[in-house]
Amino acid sequence: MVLFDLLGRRWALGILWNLSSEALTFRELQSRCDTVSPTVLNTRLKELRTAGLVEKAEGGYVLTASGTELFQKLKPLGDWAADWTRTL
Amino acid sequence: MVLFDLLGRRWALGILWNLSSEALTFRELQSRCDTVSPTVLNTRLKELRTAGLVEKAEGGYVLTASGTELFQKLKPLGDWAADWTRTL
DNA sequence: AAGCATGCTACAAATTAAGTAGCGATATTG
DNA sequence: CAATATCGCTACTTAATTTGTAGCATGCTT
Repeated sequence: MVLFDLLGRRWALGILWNLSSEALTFRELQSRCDTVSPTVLNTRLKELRTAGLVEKAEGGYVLTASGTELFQKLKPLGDWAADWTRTL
Repeated sequence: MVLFDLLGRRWALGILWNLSSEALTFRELQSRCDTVSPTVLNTRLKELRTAGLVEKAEGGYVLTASGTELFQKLKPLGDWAADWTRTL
């Protein structure tokens, strides 16, 4: 599963999640992903961009159409996770 | 997001995926996750077990109720991924 | 007892990520 | 125009994670 390989890397899911609601600059992303190093952030952005999930726009990085689609599939997971965290 | 931290580790998603359809022994899991080392496989299994997503049963490892729930949320993602891989 | 499969540990080598500093480019202010 | 600031990003060292491979201990089966 190619997608799992891509998403199963540190910060990949977090980056998508953070970009889902608004465009963010490199440095904004950096501060949201609390401890991500610029090296890794840039690597992930490159990967996500060549995967066609993220792109650069006015005002920062944003999800592409595909990226937004993916996020829609990911969203229920986030909701479920909230409950699940509580019962842990 | 705690869940993303857990799933954003190598093989975590793959393990859940493989266990979704059937119980698998340690060594079966190992051969399905093509290049996973036993060290990491065991570490992930421990993590997923303490997270209450996977458990041991007759005939191998299986998803718990929570694990199955999670997989249900993950499934549309897999379907979407198949299309997406094609358009890449 | 001998053979075999299983779950798993040990440990060195390789890969990946963190942490920190700072450059080059562009915009902003005085 | 010079000084300052912000931004995207690279460089480089150190730390953490993963791989690759060997093999032990346990429990079956013959």
